[in-house]
Amino acid sequence: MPTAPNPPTGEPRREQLLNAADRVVQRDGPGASMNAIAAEAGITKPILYRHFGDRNGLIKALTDRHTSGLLDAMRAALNEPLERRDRVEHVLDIYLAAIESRPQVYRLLTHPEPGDPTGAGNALAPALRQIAEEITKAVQVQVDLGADGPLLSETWGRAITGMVLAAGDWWLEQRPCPRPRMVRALADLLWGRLAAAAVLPSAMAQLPVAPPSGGPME
Amino acid sequence: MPTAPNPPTGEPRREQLLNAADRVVQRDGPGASMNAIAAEAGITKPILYRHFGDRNGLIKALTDRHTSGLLDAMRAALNEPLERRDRVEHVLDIYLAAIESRPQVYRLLTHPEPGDPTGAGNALAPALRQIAEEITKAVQVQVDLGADGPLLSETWGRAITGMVLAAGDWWLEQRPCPRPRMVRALADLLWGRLAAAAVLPSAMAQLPVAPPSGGPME
DNA sequence: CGGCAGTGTTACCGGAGGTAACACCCCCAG
DNA sequence: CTGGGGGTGTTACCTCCGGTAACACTGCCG
Repeated sequence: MPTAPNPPTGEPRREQLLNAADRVVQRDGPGASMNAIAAEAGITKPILYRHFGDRNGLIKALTDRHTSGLLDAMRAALNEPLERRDRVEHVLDIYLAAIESRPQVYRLLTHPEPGDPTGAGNALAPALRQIAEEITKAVQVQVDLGADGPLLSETWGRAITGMVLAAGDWWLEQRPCPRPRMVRALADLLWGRLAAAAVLPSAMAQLPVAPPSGGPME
Repeated sequence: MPTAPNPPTGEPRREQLLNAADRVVQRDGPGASMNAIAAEAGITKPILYRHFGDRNGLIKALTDRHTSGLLDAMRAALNEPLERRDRVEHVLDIYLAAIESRPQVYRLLTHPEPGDPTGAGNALAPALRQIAEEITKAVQVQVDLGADGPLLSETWGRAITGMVLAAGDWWLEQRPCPRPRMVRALADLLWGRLAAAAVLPSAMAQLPVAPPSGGPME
């Protein structure tokens, strides 16, 4: 009598197993073992391996499940007919809102902290790559960057992805400000506010030329 | 007769072990096992554990060793008396040159790929946090951001760190361009070139207002 | 009926990190 | 000379993990 009367079969069964994996992973953290997941599902290891191949397969399935919706939303937002700044802020907001609404899942995907066997953090890499590629594509399609366009858009796609990832991570842990303000702070960075800001008087002395009496010549 | 005549002792010995660990890690990748490292050093596991406590201790020692110099160099570059754009480019160049010169080490620190037990990627986290804090401090000291200064500088410190990390990672794998060009691409992003670039004609139709006949009124 | 596609199991493997318990060496205090 | 201590090293073992046979039960469909 190994199982309840009629265990589901095929795709539904797979969903059940993913649900169990989800629960364990949220309880035990990213280091959850295959044994623990199997136990939570009321079965033993080999079944998991039949369904997902290996641990990476399972983690990947979990990751896809959690990131696919976000990816679609960001893809859509990247192509919305808005003024550029509004579009960028919208994309940023969608991302921050997503990690804000499911912080545990987000941490699972990004922080394979405790004795993590065969990293879970890597499972997020494909999603990040996709986001980077979407940004790259959007930049290429929407903005005129001249001859350097391909290189710049690819570089920037990765750079912006990493920027938002790191900043979002910090924001989620520290919560230093409400979400809209964070969105503005990041958009401001992309809009060159750091480069355009005035030099502080206390830092003037360090500069090589142009004492404060210099004209407005750049 | 287990050892050569006189095996060193104390701190020098520790350095030797770290050297061996370095070699193995560069040969076998981030998943190098304690057994392999011990073998490379010509000894067995328990000695490693005596010196470093556990695997994390060893990885942390390796990380410190590789990042301390880079950290110092970046800290210095962040406070050099240069024009702002030059200073930023210098910092970017120092980072990219560092990861370029020791790609295996960099990958070890950032990509705990194969059956990584007890993550090595985490060992890099403190160094990244330090870099972010240095950037934050530099921005606070050098640039006038008004009332939002503290929040913006903290956010930007993390954001820029993540941006450079992600972009550098991609650059190291793909090598899409020589280093100076990458430096410029990243500085351009921080200088708002993405925000300032013209809209492509093909994307104009999507916009809510302002058909192509609009004047030069930015 | 017979097989096939699922479900499940127990038992095992190799290798990982980590830990006793023990042995050697050398130098220095008594 | 004697005898520790603090360093070096070892072998043998533990637990746990990912992963894999090999086998057993169920139900459906030709």
